[in-house]
Amino acid sequence: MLQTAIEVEEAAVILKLMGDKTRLTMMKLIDHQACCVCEFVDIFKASQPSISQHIRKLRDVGLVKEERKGQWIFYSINKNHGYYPFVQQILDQVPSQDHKLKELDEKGTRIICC
Amino acid sequence: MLQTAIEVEEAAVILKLMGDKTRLTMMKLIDHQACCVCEFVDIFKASQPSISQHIRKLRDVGLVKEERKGQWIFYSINKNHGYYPFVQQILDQVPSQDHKLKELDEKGTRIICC
DNA sequence: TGTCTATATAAGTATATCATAATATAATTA
DNA sequence: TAATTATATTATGATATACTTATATAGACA
Repeated sequence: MLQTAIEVEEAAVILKLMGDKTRLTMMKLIDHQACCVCEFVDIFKASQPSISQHIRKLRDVGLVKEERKGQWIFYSINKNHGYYPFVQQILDQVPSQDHKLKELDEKGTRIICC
Repeated sequence: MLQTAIEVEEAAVILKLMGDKTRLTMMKLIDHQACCVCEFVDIFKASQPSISQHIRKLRDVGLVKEERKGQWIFYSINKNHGYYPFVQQILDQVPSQDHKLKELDEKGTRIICC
């Protein structure tokens, strides 16, 4: 959890990545729990490649980490990233999106794949 | 200075706008003082239309306000914007860019137009 | 009024972004 | 091993973005 000095250029890169409704919601969701791709596909009513590509962008700059469990890959925020404190302060101001996961629970689609 | 409930969609719009090195630096600069277009042109070594277009995007969502003084138009952060507290928390984490204005002072180009 | 300076807008172009469709990989299970 | 499921990657196309060049507007001042 190194606190890195924040540079304007890198802050802009991170803000741009977070400046997308899907990615911002994703990041808020996985700030407290891990989610797999199929859950995102369900939540966002998006195609699987679309979700994978959003994740890839976050992964490319190290903002998320992955953990494979069997055939599923779970993603969560990488709290060891130098800019995580910066990211966290932003996410803290964004309203919780956990109701989206609750809907999956109720539908039962969360249990199916995880 | 109404504190608006933050919505993911609108937060994403603002983060996207701030996710550009030029606009982020601009916003940091005018968080504490007003600047005119010609100063930005000088600071960013950019064309005048390019700067005007960046400002327009910020103005279109109400993040900056303008004040005409003679032939110059001075821009500053609109602290009455519902999302200003959100913006401010982000800007507070970005390092000061005032040295860029100091360079203008030293060159004398700041006085010329302002 | 004409000219100069500061700024805005419009048009055009190159590049970036985001989605889809098709295919590849990797683990699971019959 | 073959089929299934979850995910990643690639190619492609539509749209968005950010720059440039050219032009318009608006105030200052001779």
